[in-house]
Amino acid sequence: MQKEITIYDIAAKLNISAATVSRGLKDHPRVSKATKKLIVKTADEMGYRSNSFASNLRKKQSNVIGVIVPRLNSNFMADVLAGIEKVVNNNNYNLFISQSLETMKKEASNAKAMLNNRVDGLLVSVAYDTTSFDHFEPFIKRNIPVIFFDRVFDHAMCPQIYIDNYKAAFDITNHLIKQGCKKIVHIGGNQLRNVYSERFQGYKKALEENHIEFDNSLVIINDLTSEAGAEAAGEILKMDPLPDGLFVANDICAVGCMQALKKEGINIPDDIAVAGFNNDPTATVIEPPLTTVNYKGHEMGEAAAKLMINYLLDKQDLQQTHGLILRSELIIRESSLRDKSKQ
Amino acid sequence: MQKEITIYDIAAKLNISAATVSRGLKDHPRVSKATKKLIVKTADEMGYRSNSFASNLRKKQSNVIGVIVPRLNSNFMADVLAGIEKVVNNNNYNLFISQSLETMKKEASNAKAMLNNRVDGLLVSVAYDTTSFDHFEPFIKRNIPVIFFDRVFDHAMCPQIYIDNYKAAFDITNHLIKQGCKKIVHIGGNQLRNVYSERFQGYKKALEENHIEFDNSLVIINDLTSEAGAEAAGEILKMDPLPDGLFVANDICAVGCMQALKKEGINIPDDIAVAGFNNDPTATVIEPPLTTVNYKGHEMGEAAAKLMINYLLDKQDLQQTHGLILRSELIIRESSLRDKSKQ
DNA sequence: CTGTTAGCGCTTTCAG
DNA sequence: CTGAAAGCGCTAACAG
Repeated sequence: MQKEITIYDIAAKLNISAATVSRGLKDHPRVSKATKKLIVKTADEMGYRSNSFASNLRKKQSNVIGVIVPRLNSNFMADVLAGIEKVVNNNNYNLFISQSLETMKKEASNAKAMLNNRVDGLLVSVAYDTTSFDHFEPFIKRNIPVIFFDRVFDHAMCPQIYIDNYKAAFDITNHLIKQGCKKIVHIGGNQLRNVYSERFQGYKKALEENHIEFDNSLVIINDLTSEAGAEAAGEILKMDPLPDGLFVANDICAVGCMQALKKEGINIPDDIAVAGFNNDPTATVIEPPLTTVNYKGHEMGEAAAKLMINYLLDKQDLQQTHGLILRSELIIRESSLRDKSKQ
Repeated sequence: MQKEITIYDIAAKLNISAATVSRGLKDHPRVSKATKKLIVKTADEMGYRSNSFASNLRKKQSNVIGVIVPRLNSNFMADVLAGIEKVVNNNNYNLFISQSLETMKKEASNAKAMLNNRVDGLLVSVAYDTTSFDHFEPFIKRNIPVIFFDRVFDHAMCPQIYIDNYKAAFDITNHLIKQGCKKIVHIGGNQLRNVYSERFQGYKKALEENHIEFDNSLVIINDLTSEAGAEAAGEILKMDPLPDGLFVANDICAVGCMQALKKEGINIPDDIAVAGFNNDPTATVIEPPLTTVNYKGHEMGEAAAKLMINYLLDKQDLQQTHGLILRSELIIRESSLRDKSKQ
């Protein structure tokens, strides 16, 4: 196990000062080309690697960005993380990643760890049950930027990046209505979270605009898993008369529900037209393919990371971009396409 | 922006030494219960947070584990990462995560960043085109453990965690043969990677044991994406006579291929029986559901992280667990189940 | 353009 | 059980 080389070792060998080595290594303007080159060369030869702790300790910044997400293993989040990683890595920052597993408790403990590790900034998509901002307060106090994405939290100091869930849900519900649906069930998630409450509100608004009375007994709130979708199918089948439309707040749940409905002999879209949200890979595999809302996680991750990096580098004012709304698009597939002549 | 509190501030307030505060904060045995309690209390009141840089600098260890994977946004990898995160987080370590995007070049640059950031250990699943160990050599020199998982690299000092791809592929091919398949196509990935070469070898072995002559023109090597699967379907359809079995090295590609085959009127499983690998979520959504090999990424991630943590904590000898082979299981679904009376 | 110096905040001997 | 003191490796004034 070789001894670690420090700038002092390099300095000694070259008969110059450690300060010059430090400067030479980071391309400081006031070091002669020649010595700079020499320094880099010998550093390389000696197998030097900079000690980021010492540097961070001195500079009081870590070059690390922390990320807290509900879960790592969702298709959407993985996409987001890939986008974040790309941007962060290209800017010579590092990524601390942790998952809250959908509980505020773990989210808070993760935030604390991030704080202790002196992350330069924090990117967060909040857990299912997060109701308080307390665990982020220490960041604000210390002027460490906190940016929310997708599942956002309202706070004056924290920019948010998301899509227009309200409009997307409005459009998709409207589409179902235009296809002739008159009794549309909505399966949604925890209404604490913007993404789910806005999708619900968009659904309601579309009904209203089309003069369809909102009926709360057509709304099912669950955790949007595939299993929950199958269960919801049971409830739907008990409704009398049967609904003719279904808007689910995510594709995973929509697919689970469709499979269960199909098993019971329901024809999609003729008996019930179905739409989901997210454009999950399964949406194109299920039969019939699922109408959904496409919004790219990769893009959202990149946008969030870029905003963070720009702030960190240029100290660009975060307030200016308080809300960044990304584009989403309605993708119409067969699961909601009815032959209107049959109506 | 408040000033950061240090142990000196606490010490001053309590009229004790910083050394005692340091000890008290980490539950050192030789500090009286009373002062310990007092220290923790005032630290809390003053809003103290430990500076991990200073601590790391002094202790020469970071409490950070690095992870390099080909991509973050694959269902399997996301699962693995979730498993790793859980174990690492529970042990008060932090996670640096980066992706090689399937190139050795980026893998090497990521490894270097990990090295500079003094990770205590490195978990790696190698890129598509990794042929050299050079970028990991500095870790070995410094006695920093490197553990490979899933896509492993052979090196005396590096434990490996994987499943028995050879046997799984053998079993699945054997199953196809038992279903009456006589002409079985194999779609595989880069043969540089153990996971794909072993699946290929298992396939060959099963043919051999069943006295079916291996035919290289039935082997298609691609990048195992869904699109590649669709393309492969084109090649398959040109074969004359048509094959009656298909074993694909992952589900994503298998599903893409199935969709294309179905579009051309091929009946699965009666015309061609199909099997995949991974038990991807889409495997149960495609129709007919896909026969595949199940192996849980979460479990693999946990196993890899546990091995790492155990080594780091107990300095348990890594050599002892050079190869950790996890369980996988064949899941037979309709895509490969033939009505034998028809044969 | 280069050197001197001090200090970031913590841990850990060693001494009491 | 507690304190004094040194030092981890680097950077940034400041001074030449």
